[in-house]
Amino acid sequence: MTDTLKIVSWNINSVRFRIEIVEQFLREVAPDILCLQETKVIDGDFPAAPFRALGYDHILLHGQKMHHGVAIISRVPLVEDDRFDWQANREARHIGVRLPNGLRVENVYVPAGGDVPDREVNPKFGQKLDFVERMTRWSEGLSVPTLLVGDFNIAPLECDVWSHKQLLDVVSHTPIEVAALDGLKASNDWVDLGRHFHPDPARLFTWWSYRAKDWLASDRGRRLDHMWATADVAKTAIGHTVFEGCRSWLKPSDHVPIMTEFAL
Amino acid sequence: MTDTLKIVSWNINSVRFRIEIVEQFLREVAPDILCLQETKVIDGDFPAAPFRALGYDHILLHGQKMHHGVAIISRVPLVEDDRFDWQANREARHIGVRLPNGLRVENVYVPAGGDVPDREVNPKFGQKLDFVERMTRWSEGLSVPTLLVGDFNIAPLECDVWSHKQLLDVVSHTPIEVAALDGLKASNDWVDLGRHFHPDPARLFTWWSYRAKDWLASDRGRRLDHMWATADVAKTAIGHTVFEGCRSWLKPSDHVPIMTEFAL
DNA sequence: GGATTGGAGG
DNA sequence: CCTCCAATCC
Repeated sequence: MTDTLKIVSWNINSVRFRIEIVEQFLREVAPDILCLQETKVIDGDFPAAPFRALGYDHILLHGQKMHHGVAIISRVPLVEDDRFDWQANREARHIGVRLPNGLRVENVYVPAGGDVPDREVNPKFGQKLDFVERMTRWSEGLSVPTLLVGDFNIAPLECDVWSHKQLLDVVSHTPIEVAALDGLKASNDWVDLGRHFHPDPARLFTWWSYRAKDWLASDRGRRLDHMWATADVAKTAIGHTVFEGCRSWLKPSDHVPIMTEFAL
Repeated sequence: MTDTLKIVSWNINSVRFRIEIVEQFLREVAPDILCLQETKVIDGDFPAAPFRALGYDHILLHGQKMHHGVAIISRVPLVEDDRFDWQANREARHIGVRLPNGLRVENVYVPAGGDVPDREVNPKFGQKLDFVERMTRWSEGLSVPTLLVGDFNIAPLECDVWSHKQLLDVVSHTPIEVAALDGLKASNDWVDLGRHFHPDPARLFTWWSYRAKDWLASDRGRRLDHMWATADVAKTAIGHTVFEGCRSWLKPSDHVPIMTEFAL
């Protein structure tokens, strides 16, 4: 029996409102580390008790009131943690930790970018591109084994969306966003673990809008959530899972959890 | 076996939010007529279907958006209905019907009156007193058998509140409100059916604040809901019930239903 | 304490 | 569609 390390990323869209499905997921899947985005809660109000009750004693938070907010919850010890504020705007969009074996896990919530894909008329779109650019500058300088996970809010490939043509002008799949994400990816030769295990042209989605009347039947999904590894780390990855079923749970998030398993 | 008529009054604090307990109550108690206050819904959005499903085919509404709103729901036919606007301010605080036997049922939601019992500093308190005065002018001219029910938002007697002394300066039990209500009562020799069947000094409450940590243990109730009858109608009343138990139901209103049963 | 709306943000 | 908040009222 070989030991493995299971790391999950999940945009939970309010950890307080959805604490029951988080508990259910942890009971069923039992990952070692859970990276959450959009916790939407200040650190003092984070519902830590249910995690501790399930054996997740290491809880690191970077929350804020109302919006954004990220967290790393672990049942293995964590020896160092950081919170970056790349845009120096105090938005809680990053938390990073180092594991005892030296692996860094960086958990990021990239800005959604508003509705109109135009930097001039929609400042939020500009902020999103700027965020990815600043991440790129950071990534270029990295020299340690790293796993970069989170809600990147960009679906880069044609097979990452339900209709490439119909989404070309929809924020999350526009060429300018994809180019920015490609730049980030190239800046440290990141390995896209989702596609490493489910190569193009396989359909692979992690998000389905709440607005669809029947999200399952229409299946208008997008792959907005990602796990990227530096080459050394990618070599130890042995599998990658997208838990589509969670989109059907009671009071679901619009994102589903994704997981990579690593050999130790 | 003698036929009777059961009439209920209940401030429901949002009929949409509490439709389940209304259905439960109708199934358990099966009154003939239900008078609701604080329905908090425009007529077009009133949830009529659940009432029809239980045999209540006669649904008369005077609702408005967000606040106030009254309704009379009946499984016996209703031959006439009115909506008074005593203060000509378009607040939905009254609906009245006539039964085939000639009895009029008038359902009223008296303004709460704000926090400070002073006409000068708190206009809502003035509006409340004005409302009762205008009802009094209307009541003086009445000459038909009538049952007047609703949330009067005044607890007149010492035994209508958990502490007469501590509530003397609290809106709902101040001497000026009690005097106004006494004036209304005298204006047509109304019989207070609650006290007719549960005379002073018996404890009789119909409302307990949501704010108490343990409303049942502290029992800081008030009798804000009333059923008043003209003398001829009062003679046919055979019982009066306050359903305190409803305050413990799931998602309760802060008011409980009260019922009078009449011989036919 | 509990309900309603309206707006922001997704 | 769904969440959170701020304001308003009871």
